[in-house]
Amino acid sequence: MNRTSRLFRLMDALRGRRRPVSAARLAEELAVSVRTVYRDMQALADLGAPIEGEAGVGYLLRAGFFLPPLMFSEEELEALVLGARWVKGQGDPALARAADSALAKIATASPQDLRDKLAETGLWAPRFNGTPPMPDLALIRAAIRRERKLAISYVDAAGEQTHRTIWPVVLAFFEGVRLIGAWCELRGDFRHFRADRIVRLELTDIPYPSSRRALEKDWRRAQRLPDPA
Amino acid sequence: MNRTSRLFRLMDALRGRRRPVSAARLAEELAVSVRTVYRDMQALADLGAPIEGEAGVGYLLRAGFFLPPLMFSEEELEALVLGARWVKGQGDPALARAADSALAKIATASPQDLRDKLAETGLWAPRFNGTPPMPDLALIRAAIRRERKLAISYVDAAGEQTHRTIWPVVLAFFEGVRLIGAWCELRGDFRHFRADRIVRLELTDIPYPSSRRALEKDWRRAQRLPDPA
DNA sequence: GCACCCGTGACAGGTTCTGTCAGCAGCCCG
DNA sequence: CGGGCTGCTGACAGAACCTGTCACGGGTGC
Repeated sequence: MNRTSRLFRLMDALRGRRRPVSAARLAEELAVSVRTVYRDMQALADLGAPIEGEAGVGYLLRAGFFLPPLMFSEEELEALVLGARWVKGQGDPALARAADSALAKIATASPQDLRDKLAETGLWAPRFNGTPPMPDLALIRAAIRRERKLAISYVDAAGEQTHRTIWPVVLAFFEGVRLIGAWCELRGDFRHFRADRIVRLELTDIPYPSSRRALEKDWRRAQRLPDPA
Repeated sequence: MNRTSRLFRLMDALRGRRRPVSAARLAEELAVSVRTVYRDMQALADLGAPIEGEAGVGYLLRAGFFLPPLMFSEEELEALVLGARWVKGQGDPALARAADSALAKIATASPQDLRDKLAETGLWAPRFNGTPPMPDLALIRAAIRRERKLAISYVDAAGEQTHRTIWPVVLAFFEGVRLIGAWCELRGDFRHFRADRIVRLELTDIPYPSSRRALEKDWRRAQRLPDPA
């Protein structure tokens, strides 16, 4: 591994991480010794990269550095294309359109030869055809994004219909099932709702009383889920 | 003058020029020999820089080495993030890393700091835990990308083991199953192989006799599949 | 044909890089 | 406070890399 390309890879490895990374971990990722990582960090800092290293914590790349991100690698393009193709098969037309236009923007920003690779990626995520009819997921996504309450009429597994106001936190795309994790005002607790069992859905203008971020943290704790990597 | 910083200065010297620059001129500017400039150009090209060198003219940097500013709508970001999260659960560590770093590049190439938006997307694609052990999908992806033959040992449903040379065309990510669509030299026809039934796998340097694009077309016809939208 | 220029190979000498070992200091948590 | 983890630095030897020089092939533009 060339030193120069390693420096670029180091930037890539640091970029976008929200939690500090230890030199040992980076060393393993790049298959070099820890000492070399320290030297490379020094080199990057000399080049002007705003890298923060704290003892006992790790390295963190502050935003606003001068090293611009290089273009996407072939593998990154494959990951983006495969992900977009899967999204397109998930029964949310608006999201499918968004996936397409995002790819188009990425293509525009890429040189011609990579642009061809985008369309010719041989990876496919076959669409699942068993999705039952369900309300507009775009509304649910908007509610999550804007941290707004949703008024729904819901038919549970026993066939009982209830009217609830929920604070949607997450939307999970299981195979064939869309599950909404939300705080339910009726129950005063977190509940899960299958999108296909929602018979009426109204996006309100009423914001959550707390932030989605905090709510997701609570939700994760309630589910005994680990923090996302 | 350090080699690494010289490469950066070379990029700076090339960027923004509309007319080709000769290696001699760059050599003088950087106070190195012409030969070194040629080698540095090779190094930059290896890093992925779209540098055009024409005999009798000079060097020119095409657009696309550095990611230009990208602007995505919230819905496009959601589509990209959801797709990437799904990719991360598909049991291909290299592709998962690529998905992460692609998102990171998108974040840093966006005008505002979209790191928070990216991380806080409330859409999730839970990972499927039932995937059996399987060989390194990265090798298979590389073979598809580079249009190279694969030598495999395969155990079919009846438990019979065969050694085959295949021309991998597509890799499909079904729920829990990775299926390779390929031309099989042993059978002289298109066959499907489950990745988890491959017991040995070797990436060869032998290219397909035809292009992957043409092969995929044939494969689609053989499967009576419509053209991809 | 001629002047330029990119591209490549070989080679020797010097520089840099890398891993190992050792030690110091700061941060976090119990 | 102590222990564990982690950043940071110095030294050193061997390996790897880089660089300039020379030579040659082949393409471009005039």
